[in-house]
Amino acid sequence: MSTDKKEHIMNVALELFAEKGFEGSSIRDLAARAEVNIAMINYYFGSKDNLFLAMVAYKAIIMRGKLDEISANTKLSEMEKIDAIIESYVARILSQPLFHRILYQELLLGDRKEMHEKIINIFVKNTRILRTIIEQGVKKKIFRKVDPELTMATLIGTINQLMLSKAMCIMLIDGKENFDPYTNAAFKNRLIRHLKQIMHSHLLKN
Amino acid sequence: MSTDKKEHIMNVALELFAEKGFEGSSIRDLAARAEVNIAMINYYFGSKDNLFLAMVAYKAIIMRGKLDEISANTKLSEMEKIDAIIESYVARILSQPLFHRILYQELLLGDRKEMHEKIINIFVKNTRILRTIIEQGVKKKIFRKVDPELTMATLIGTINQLMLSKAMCIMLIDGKENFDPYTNAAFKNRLIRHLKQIMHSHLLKN
DNA sequence: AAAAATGAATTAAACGTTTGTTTAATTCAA
DNA sequence: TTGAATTAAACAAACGTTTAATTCATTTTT
Repeated sequence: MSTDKKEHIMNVALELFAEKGFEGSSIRDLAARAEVNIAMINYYFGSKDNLFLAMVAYKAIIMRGKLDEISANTKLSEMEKIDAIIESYVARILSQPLFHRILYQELLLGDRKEMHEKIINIFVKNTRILRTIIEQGVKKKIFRKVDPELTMATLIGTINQLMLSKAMCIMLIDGKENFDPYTNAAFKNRLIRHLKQIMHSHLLKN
Repeated sequence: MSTDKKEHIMNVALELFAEKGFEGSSIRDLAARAEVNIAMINYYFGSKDNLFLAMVAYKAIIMRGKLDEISANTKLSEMEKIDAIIESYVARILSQPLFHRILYQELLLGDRKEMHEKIINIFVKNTRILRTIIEQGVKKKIFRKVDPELTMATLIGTINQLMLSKAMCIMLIDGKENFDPYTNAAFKNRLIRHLKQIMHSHLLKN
């Protein structure tokens, strides 16, 4: 069985694409890094485009969160649900910085509409669930009358802003150059604390 | 004088790079769109890389904001300064969506460290000013004890989240497909209102 | 003022690489 | 012995860049 080798190639492709982008990466460079023959990539995946699609599909599974469970949990208040989503979402993205980087590289390109829509759909489900929770909270008058869509943009955008560039993130939080915020537990907790704090003061009435 | 033609090429390059990325754009495609001979690009700029650097330098001038003026205005309270920054920043980014897209494409690439640092520096100054205002507000006990760095990430990240992809933005705010949020005045005001609201509830004590 | 000269602007064509992909031969395991 | 896995080599196409010739506008000289 060669599924090990296929997965190996996809993992190396993830690293390479995250670093140099899809267009900036060559099959030859990929083959060299993965220590396989150039022809093996087309043998396994058919084309460079197909490799990309296969890799995204392969990695997207890991990205699936447990937002449904949180949303369906009737024991939780709307605010508790959002707190749980914050924790889940931050943990998930911080655990897959390379994949996250690739998704957003693709989002920033107007090209390749097929892949573009595919990636948007990965987010659609999450945002729908989150919006429903916010709207319910507003309807129950637990939350203030906020802008649900832009509140989601704030929640997701804050995390993304820090994931855009490690150098940018380090500069922003005044870390040392060798400091890696994405694997640092203290930074993760700091981010969760901030997001909870800002969402509480934004959503909850006094 | 041929500075008109140089500017024309840089403007077409802005559009092309924003759509297909730097690596995804070819000199031939650019020349065809700009309706100039292929050799003219190397004649004027020396290389594709130099064209990119020249275009960024050329467009970066427009992006310079008036954050200094706002920061130095002693008549404004810290909260009023942040309100003014929100208005200025939103207007500036919404007026240059293509350039903004290119900057973030580059930030997402680990490659080309030279350009990477150049772009980070465009943001550094802005964030320093913003952080100083937040820290002053906290020190004066007008603001709560917030996380200044992550508060900046929230402010900038919210806007960026909406600028990532027009399709994504439209989907998020439930607009029609032909709706253009980046030129819509109502959307601009909606964004400003949301940012002010979230920053007020986050920063101000009750 | 006409002619000649100068240098920048512009062109089509070609350059050498690199690209993704394919071929055909060989190795390997079942 | 069969078919999948692997290889080195070659493929055509596209890439950024350069060349050498030509056009054009301006200046200098007569």
